[in-house]
Amino acid sequence: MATVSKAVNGRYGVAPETVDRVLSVVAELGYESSLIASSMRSRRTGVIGVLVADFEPFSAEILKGVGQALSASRYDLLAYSGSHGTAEGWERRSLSRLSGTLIDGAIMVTPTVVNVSTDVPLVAIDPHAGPADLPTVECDSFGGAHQATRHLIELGHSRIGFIAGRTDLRSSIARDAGYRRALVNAGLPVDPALVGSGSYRQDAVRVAALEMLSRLDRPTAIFAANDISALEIMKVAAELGLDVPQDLSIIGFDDVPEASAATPALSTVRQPMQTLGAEAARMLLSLMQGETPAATHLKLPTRLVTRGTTAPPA
Amino acid sequence: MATVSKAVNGRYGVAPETVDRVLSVVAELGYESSLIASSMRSRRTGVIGVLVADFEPFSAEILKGVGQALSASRYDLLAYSGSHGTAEGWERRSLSRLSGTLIDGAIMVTPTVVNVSTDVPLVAIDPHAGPADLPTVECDSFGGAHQATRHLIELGHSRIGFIAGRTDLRSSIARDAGYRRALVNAGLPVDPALVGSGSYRQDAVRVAALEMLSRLDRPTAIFAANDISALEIMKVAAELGLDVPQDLSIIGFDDVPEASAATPALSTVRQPMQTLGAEAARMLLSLMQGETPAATHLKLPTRLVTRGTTAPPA
DNA sequence: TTGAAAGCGCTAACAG
DNA sequence: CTGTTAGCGCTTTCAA
Repeated sequence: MATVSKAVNGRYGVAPETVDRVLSVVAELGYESSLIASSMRSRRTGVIGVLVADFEPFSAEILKGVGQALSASRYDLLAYSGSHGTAEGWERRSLSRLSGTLIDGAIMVTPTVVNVSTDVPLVAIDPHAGPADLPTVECDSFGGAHQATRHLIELGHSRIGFIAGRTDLRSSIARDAGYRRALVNAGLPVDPALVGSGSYRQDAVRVAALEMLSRLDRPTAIFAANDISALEIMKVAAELGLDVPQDLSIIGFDDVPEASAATPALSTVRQPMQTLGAEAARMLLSLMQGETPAATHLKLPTRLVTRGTTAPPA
Repeated sequence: MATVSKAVNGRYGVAPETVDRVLSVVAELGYESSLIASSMRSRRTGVIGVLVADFEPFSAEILKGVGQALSASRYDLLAYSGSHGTAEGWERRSLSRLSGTLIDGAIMVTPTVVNVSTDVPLVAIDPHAGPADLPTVECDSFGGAHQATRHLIELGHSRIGFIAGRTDLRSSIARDAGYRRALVNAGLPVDPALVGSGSYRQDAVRVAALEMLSRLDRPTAIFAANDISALEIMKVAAELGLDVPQDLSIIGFDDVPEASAATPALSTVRQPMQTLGAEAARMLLSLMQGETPAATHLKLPTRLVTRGTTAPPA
């Protein structure tokens, strides 16, 4: 049994003809060692884990990027979605369940907690607010939000709403700040009635958008903290009989593939999601080799993409 | 130790106060049982696996659909990409490595083999050619390809090329057949010089497209077996100085989000990828409950979506 | 109701 | 070079 293990794994100390014999039988039987059982003993598996709450458009893009960066390496990629029930702390749970055994390193996407203790290297994409001593990869949310809001102002809008995202994410807070800064810079007041909380959840966005757009002094433009929220606002606007962009301009954030597929195509702030994933993978790889990466807090640039949902106010 | 296990898993036969004490310590310590170790003994994990070659746009859409269908269930979702090195048979390898232990059921996306023996229920999406005794979910490739080709004919094209996909997939063969049938029905010849093999791989598509478009009697339209191929053809056309759709019409297949994001937006045959994933998940779930699903071979409809890459020949 | 023992499939250490 | 033994972290008997 031990000999078979050595032969299969190419360990030193087995007679060449024994190796041949073992491998031929292995091939004949179609045997594959159980990843689980071997990981249990050896602690090294050659598998990298990506922990996500759901497979929604954003994490799907991240996954594509991680996969590309890893395709040249010898690592397999395992994506795990285990947010069931526990809205918070899913990544802690997933991590304890997988790490130490199944995966050699992990990437968390939009985690709900600041710190997690693990025995494996860990990188966070779009990290939690608060002082993370974790390596992180994110985009320039402040700059993107600022640019989006300023663009709306330059179009002539002065009543500009904002639907905020998950307030526990650093990126969401920065988008909120970027929005406010742009208003202030333009000498425009920040009306609390024009700031809704969406939490990146469609139901919450719907409620907030419905309320904001039913006001007599409704905004003529809304900036949403992500595309999913913006897409939901488009739906609400349609139901309310508001024409986009005639009666209401909308800008999202992310530029997930669904944004450009919408009708009209969504104006948004593009963040390089696949690059985010690829950079996180590269950082993780170097961490796993015991190196200290040059930068452990990457911030990638964003870019405004104007499409069909933005226009001057009527 | 055994008592803790029972308490954590809610097994019968532990004193209520013991359960309380155990759970409070568990909470305090932040303990989570290792998925790996428990799966090793108990054979049931509450995890469903999706096996993919890569995280490319098509499998990403499938994943979104599976995730949606599973979000109401108590199952966690694990996506595994392990096609490294072995271009063929990756799913057999992944499956033996994961099943019997880590996952309770699996969905294979565009598998490279007909049959695999497992001890867990298994559903194939976009299955392999050949007589599969496996439950399958796929789309109407023949109808879609036929419709796409007929549309090109109706636009006035008579020299219509085809870049084929992976010849081991049932869907690819059906798309080839649909293309030919449409030509024959219209009384048009099938010119072997206008059929290239792309295998869904960008490099192969590039070679085939380059050759086809460099001919003196080059086609005025090309139907590609999937969007990734069509997008690559657009690139090649641009390099050759051909205007799309002026000099060359292109139709893809799938309608991945990237298709509508392209410039010009890609005309394509839409297949309901997320529904494919969701249906596969539903089928798997019922299989796992020991039921016999009503239909074990689902075929979902496709629909032509005309966008910016199709026009009458110049 | 609790805890001791066996064992899931494998690999590492060591004896033969 | 080969085979025996121990044990990874858990769950499941089964005896106390």
